[in-house]
Amino acid sequence: MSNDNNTPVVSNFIRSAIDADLASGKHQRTVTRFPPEPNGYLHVGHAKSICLNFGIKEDYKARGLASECNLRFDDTNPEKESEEYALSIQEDVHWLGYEWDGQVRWASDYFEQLYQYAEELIGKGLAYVCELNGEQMREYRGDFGTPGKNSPFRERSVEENLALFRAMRAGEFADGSKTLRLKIDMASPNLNMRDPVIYRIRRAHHIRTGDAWCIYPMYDYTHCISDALEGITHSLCTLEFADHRPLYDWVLDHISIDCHPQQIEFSRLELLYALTSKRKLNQLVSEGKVSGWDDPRMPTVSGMRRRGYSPAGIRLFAERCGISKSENVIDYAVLEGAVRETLEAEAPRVMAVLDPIKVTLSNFEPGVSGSRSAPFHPHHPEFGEREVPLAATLYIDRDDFAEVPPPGWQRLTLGGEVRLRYSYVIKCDEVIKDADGRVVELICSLDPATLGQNPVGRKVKGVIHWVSAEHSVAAEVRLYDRLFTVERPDAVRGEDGQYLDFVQFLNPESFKTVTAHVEAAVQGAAPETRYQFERLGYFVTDRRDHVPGSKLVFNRTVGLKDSWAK
RNA sequence: AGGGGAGUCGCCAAGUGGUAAGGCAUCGGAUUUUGAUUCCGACAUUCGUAGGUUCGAUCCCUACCUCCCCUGCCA
Repeated sequence: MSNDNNTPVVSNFIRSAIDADLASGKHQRTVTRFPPEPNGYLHVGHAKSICLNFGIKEDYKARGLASECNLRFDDTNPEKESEEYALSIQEDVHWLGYEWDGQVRWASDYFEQLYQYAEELIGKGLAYVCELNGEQMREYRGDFGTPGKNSPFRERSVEENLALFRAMRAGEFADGSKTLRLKIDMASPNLNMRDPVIYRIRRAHHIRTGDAWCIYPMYDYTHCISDALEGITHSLCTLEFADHRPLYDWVLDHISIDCHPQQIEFSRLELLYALTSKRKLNQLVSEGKVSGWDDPRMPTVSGMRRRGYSPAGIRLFAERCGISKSENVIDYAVLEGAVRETLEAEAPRVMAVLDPIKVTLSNFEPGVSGSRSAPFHPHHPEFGEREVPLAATLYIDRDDFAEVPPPGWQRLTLGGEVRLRYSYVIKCDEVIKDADGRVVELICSLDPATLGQNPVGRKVKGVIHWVSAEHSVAAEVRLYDRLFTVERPDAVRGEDGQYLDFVQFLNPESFKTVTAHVEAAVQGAAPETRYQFERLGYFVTDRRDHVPGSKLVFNRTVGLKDSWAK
């Protein structure tokens, strides 16, 4: 299968199932949905789900089908949900490049219908008001090896149940004093079928419905009906919901509704050196271990955005991960590789020196020694060019000089030559050190015959980046590294076999700031402008702190692949 | 213990009776004023294990092993 752009589309078992439904005539179109609860920020795992659901819409649409994808908030637990989260989620979905169909949907939009269906179930003798408290409920439920016992309230009459449920809605009972339960099977081997609670009493202010309700429907009951009301054809969710599918189907089979979406489960994404648990990410934020949900080290969509990852990079990553039902742990390098690959073609090149050594060109002659215009991208002339001015005083990176070079060294060394990118070949004639023996300056001479041409009679292999001291501008550069020191920070067990607190594996070196010298060409860059600093990596102007023309702040997105570093 | 799901190259992942796609990573080599990019080439006699059916099995059958999820009035 391929789309109109001739881009190959990766197939997977879910698309195969959809194709089969299309081929059999069960469906003429696809309707999927991304259904987050607004109780936290989206992370890379959600990004995978977004790419799956919206990707199906885009690809099937490209094949001529009327495919849609909704954004629906599963807002049934008012105590944990907030407007801030709901807004950030919408922003993240848009930023990833997706557009949902119609208005944003909210499960709370269906509260009245959900309530009516509950009355229908009561009328059919399939639901009852239960007065067991939490502890009793657990006791009656039994466990994996023991069947549950029927609730003493299970056999109330339809009339009594209806009256009680209406009184629940009317606010006549205390929070937690009663629940509405489905009458299914207390002996089911699937605990989800042991008379699940579908309504509870909770006087909590809801972000959408305010104080209109004091009873709230539970996920299992709400989700399937919401899907059906929206005409969802394929309801995609992660593997841990597979046990809930019989309940999803049971509810839709027992109410008067003419739509029955198919739930299909896929495995969730695990990323090495990262956490994909809202609860744990929330902990990092609330304990101040990171600067916020959008800290550039966070695997949240907003964090990755601030770090400089592109939507295209994240989408490519999701495509590379694939969709299946097996457990999978993806190396963080796969994410970085996908980001790097998309940035390669998109990011203009510029030079910057992060850890400077001063270089004095002893034979620089103003007005005689020239400078060149350099392209912003070696393979894309349409990116334009800028002048890269040379001067007597330069900065090069400390890593690019070695007094005692290791074997294979191609950079500058005492008495050796190196090419200044887009400028002359220079030779280091003298090393100046301070009292501690630290190199503070290099006295070099340029070969005037090497501007724009190779030196004759010898080969100079090395090329290093540099900036003119007087022509460059200072910028704050934030260097980020992996947030944790171990691959699976939340899966390390101590001697007692218990999981250790992941917080102790935070990488203290994951963030540092340097003042860099950058080509003046970046001065006017707007926030969120990406560059490649040649030979160093990709950097982005910070979304929040960068002020064009006055305060330059760059975040290191990802380094370049470096086959020398090995 | 009961229920559900999964085991194919270092990491993902197709294939599901006809003799193991692809991507990432890795390793060679070419080009290169980014040790980047690009380009070429290499990379599972083998599909958790053991039996069985078959001319032929990763795919079918049987048994076993390992891992993950499930006992919220969370989603």
